Amino acid sequence: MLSVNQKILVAVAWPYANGPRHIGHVAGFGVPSDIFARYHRLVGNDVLMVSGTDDHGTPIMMQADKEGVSYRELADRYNEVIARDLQGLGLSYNLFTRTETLNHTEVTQDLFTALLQNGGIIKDTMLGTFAANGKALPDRYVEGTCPICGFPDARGDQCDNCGNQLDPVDLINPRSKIDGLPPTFRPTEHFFLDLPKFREQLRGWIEAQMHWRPNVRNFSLNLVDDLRPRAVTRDLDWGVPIPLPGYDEKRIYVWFDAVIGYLSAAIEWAHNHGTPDRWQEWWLNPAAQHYYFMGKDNITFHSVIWPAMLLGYREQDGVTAGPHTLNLPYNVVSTEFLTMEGKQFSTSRGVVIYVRDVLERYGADPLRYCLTAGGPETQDADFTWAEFVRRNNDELVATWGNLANRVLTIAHRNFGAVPPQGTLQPSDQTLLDELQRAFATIGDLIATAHFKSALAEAMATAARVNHYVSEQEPWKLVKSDKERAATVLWTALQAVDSLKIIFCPFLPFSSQALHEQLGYTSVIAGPLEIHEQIESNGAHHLVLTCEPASWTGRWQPSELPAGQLLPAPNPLFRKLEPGVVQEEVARLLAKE
RNA sequence: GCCGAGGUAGCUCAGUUGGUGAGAGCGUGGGAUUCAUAACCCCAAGGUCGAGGGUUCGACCCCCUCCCUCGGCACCA
Repeated sequence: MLSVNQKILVAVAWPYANGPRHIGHVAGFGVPSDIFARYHRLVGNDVLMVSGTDDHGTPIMMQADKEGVSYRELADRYNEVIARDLQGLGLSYNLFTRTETLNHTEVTQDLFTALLQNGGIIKDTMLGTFAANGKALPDRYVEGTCPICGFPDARGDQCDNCGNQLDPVDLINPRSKIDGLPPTFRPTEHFFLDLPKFREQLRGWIEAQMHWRPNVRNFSLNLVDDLRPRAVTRDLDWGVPIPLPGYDEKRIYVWFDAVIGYLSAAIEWAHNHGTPDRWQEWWLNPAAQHYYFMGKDNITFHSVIWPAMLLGYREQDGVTAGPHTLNLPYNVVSTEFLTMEGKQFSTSRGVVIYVRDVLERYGADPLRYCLTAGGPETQDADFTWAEFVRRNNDELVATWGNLANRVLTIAHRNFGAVPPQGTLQPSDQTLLDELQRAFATIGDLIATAHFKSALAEAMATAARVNHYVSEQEPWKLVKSDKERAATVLWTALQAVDSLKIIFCPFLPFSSQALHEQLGYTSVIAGPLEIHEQIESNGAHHLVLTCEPASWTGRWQPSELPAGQLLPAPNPLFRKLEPGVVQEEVARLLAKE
């Protein structure tokens, strides 16, 4: 276990503000990062967890054009929708902000300028692809006939039929996927991140990261072998402006400014708290550890491109510590993909389950449980409603919910309060010892990003306590030997109280509910709040935040005091009818 | 096409550097029990570890070939 007060940055991938989040998104970047952050806070480490919506980029422009609203309007709308999705799921960001802020613009421009000054960014001319409306068109939004195999619906970047990589200008009869009109091609000047310049530095750095998941490390090393300069800017009117005269028609493109969000959000967080320099405790302190969470489609940006940008920024001061020596990632934790009833998620094809719909109908914890227990941690995973109902009923309700409920019910009915400890027998002590060990075991698993095994271990511990209760039969003891019954129930309640903390990173809402059923009045962890933030230029935006410094939960065995009054218990989780499966599957089919 | 991941009990998956009879959860069958959301607890059955070769005293784990599934292949994030 890590020592307390370790500074940990939990950097979570920024979702596009182009629609509500579906459960595949949060299975990848959301729930794992939150489990990690909540655990480290319970341990006593200083966690800064940041993210926000990515308000720029082609998908947002396309969606706005489709709806006939401005880009900003669309981003505003979905920034709020997404913030509420994440709040409802209990994702405990210290700051969830957005890229359309003055602060983010300034930080992005600062990095751009610095990289340009020391040669990390170079200027070059490329052949641009333009839609009929004059805007830059990404290669993948161009379709046409493949010049190699004749496939009529090849994309500008690659032919799905023969697999060859293409250039949009090579397509026969090219057309825009957006409006169907033929694009035009003309040379255009842009800024490029000079990735080859950082090749050897990156290679050496990545090779040293033996604690990364092997797939991330190997994948990244492969990328480093074939780095080319990458265009930082686009011929667009949506995005962070280029901080140089004469470039009003161009913007910094989304991939460049999105990763900078990890830094700008930390700066915004510090500013919002009236301690404008505190971001440095995470970003300029070499002892701070930075963990990045994302889906596997995003590895390259976090293990190669963003580190290259950070290295380039550092070069202003050489290798000595200074205001530009920003920390590199300590770990890049990527998850695989979640499919839905065997199919890729696809909003356009209706293969989608929105977070808010699940929250509304079933609550946050069952979803968090399912996405962790059956999540795409090391390989692609399939979400099915049958599996959701099964895990909810046969695992969450039957093992953990039932344990809490049966222990609380017997204790409440017979004592009305936490009974006195009495004399512990070996069986009681053994159970308490096991709980104590569980904190260490499960804590280590979470700290090393093994969330699936950690949760399985927690459930196994709950099963162990169920075993103890069945074996001791306190419902009989209350009639035959009340003193022994008191000791057994005291022990079981300590175990349940400890499990409450162990489950808290995974299932924060039910842990809080249980906390109250155990007679406490404090808050373990929460609340998460959305409020408006006003910037120096008068602009305002919504932020999702929380104040973990005031949270009372601690990653340690129960100290539940005897005599504490126990209110009448309520089940922590609700059993779902089997009909839910059919109902939900029917909903999906209706969308397709 | 290139690169990569994966094919292990009915289902979902674990299986460090090759070594006593291959595991878990759920489901199934049986038992016990009734505090608990017919939940909990105990026991059991179930697999020639995708196919075929090879290396080895010995391979699910190493090498080769083949079959099947999936992802990436950069200006999409």
